Amino acid sequence: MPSKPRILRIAINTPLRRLFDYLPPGGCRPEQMIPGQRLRVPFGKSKEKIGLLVEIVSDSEIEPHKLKYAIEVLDSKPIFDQHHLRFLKWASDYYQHPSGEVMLGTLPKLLSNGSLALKKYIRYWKLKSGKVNKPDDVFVNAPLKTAILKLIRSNPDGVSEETIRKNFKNWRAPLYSLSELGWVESFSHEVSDDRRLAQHGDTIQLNAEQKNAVATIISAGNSYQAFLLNGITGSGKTEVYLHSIRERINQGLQALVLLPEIALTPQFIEHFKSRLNIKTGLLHSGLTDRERLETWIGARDGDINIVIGTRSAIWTPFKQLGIIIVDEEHDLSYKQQEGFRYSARDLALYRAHQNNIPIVLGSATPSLESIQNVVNKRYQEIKLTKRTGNAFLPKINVLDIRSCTMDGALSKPLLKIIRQHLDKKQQVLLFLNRRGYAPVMMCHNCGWIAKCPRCNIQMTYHKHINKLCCHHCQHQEKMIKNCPECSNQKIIEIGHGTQRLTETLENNFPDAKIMRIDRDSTRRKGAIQSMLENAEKGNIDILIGTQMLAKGHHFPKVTLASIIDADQGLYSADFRAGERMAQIIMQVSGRAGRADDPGTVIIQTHHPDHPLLKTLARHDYEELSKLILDERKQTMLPPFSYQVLLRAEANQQHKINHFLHDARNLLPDTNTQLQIFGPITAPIEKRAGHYRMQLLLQMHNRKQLRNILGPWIISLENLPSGRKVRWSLDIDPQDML
DNA sequence: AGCACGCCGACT
DNA sequence: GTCGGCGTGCTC
Repeated sequence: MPSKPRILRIAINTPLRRLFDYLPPGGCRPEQMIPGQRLRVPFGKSKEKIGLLVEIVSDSEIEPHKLKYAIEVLDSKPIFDQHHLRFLKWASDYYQHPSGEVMLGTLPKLLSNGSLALKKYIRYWKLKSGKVNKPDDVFVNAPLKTAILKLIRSNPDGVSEETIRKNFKNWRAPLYSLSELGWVESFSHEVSDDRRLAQHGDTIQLNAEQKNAVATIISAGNSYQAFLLNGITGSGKTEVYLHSIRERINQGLQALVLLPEIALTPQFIEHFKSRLNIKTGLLHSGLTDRERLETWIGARDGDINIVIGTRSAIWTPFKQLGIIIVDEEHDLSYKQQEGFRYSARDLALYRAHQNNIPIVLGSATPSLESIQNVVNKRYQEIKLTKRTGNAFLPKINVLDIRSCTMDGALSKPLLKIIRQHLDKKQQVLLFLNRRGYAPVMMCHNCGWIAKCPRCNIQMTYHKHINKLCCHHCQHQEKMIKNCPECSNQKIIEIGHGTQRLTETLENNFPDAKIMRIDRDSTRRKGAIQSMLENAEKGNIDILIGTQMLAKGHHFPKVTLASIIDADQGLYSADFRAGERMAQIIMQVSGRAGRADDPGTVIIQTHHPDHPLLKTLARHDYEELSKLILDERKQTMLPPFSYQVLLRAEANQQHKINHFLHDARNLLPDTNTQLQIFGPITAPIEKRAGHYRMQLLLQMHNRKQLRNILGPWIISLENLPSGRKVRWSLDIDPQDML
């Protein structure tokens, strides 16, 4: 005989891959509880934890005497709807990540740590009935009280406490006094529907292509459709986003816009915000916990029309989501590279599907996954081929430096061209994806190389601080004077980083204003922004930078852009290196040129005949992607197969080896479709004092791979050798580091 | 992850 | 004698 459901299955923020069963707190009836409410529960030896109710069931697998009572229910109603809960469940299942970490770890801090009972927060105030026609001047000596009353009076549907807080400095006392005197009253759920519709009267006219793109996207209506908006740099993708969003918001729906980390500069946001005259929630690293929560709640309750944010914005709940935009969809920053390794882009596709809404993936250099999804008709491609403003793309020149005299990292021909552009008072942009002064320091006598004691990789020399830095961990040490092996004093610098490149340029162009933009030069808060502003104004002659410089920013006065070292990406152990190099070259090329001058791009290389470079020189990213996709098809690499990476690290090599061999033996050996690679040492074989190895699974059929995964992980959890190492799974890994 | 228990080395 | 190192085990 089945008993009444009274067991609460609760997610708790712990790395354990299971839910925990509790009895309802005293005086609480389980039939009144709804999944999505938070509770305070006793947990293990630690005193208390915050849990999220996921399910209410009749029976527990746990022995009855072990079940504990939950302490209290924190929320009078669920903090998000069942829709969002399903999304979280799906995410934890797809990425095989502990559900407690997914469900609580993706909440705003103020909610996940229980410091806030949500019911207090979403309070609205309205005029008490019968007080409508009373005059304004009842509180002659209390201007604040009068003003707050006036604000509440002018919004018959109610004013959120947040709004009052924003408008008045010392609002609490006068508001509560008004309440006690019986003028106003609060209510908690009904949200005032004062959503303003997006304003028309746009001044920017769309061209035919853009109009067509918007029409196509909107025609999806309330059904799932993924669009790949494939538009070259400067073709006006942003305008397409804005118009599509506006259409959907005018239909009473909300929008989610995901941007890569680097693009989320205040200027970009201001542009977006001012163009869409509507309530916008921004999510970026500079916010306080309080501000994050406000956006989260605003979106959930439908008070915010559009949320713009980086990767983590994908976890925002919405009342009525109507469209998702993923700008620069190929960008790596959408994939979280530690802990819960999710891809915000892929999750966005799931959400669009779940909500039956269109999703737009925009890029000038789409990921090969997305291009393949167009080929197999999962996405609909929309092309933007016209460059708005200036009609021409820069000329891309592949410069063979094999026979050139070099000055540092720069060839004589490139130096000459830089000189020509400087003489014409034009800006020059140089791209080198390696910070520091020199990536390798070597003893000229015995060949000894300075290596990080914890990571076993070579350290980069940073000249201005005269230190050796490990770029994989935080380790730094003073530059040595003598070789520790042979005590020779001749330690030589090998290779070139941005700092050394800057030095070479300073020697060649002593009068030029040179600016270096990389993680080191922009560490200071607000530095990036002021530096970029300075560069955009044209105050700088030569810009040197790493990836930071390649993405998202336009410098109207740049007429020459150069990739200093294209060779790293051409012959790399990482099968995605070519794709990345191509994307970066296209992006850097997009930085050159302006209305009256198409600009020049120079690529320095030792492999001028490499097919990748030759194709790129014709601006033919499409042809290039076909080239790489063909190669991937031959070798059955993604997107023609799906991968799962099991990573493990420990303080001793044999522990990881043991575990990964055990893990390999637990996989079904009857399945010939499943390819297993490893255990192999990770590309970075030691990091921060821990040895690292991995096991790679690859399979043509995604579903089958997932079916293998579930039972495998359960057996991994019970593996004794697994308790001696730290292991984690990476579903759809983007790199093997 | 946190936290406790437990069993061996160099200190007041 | 004990403080503290980290290996092992557990969390409803």
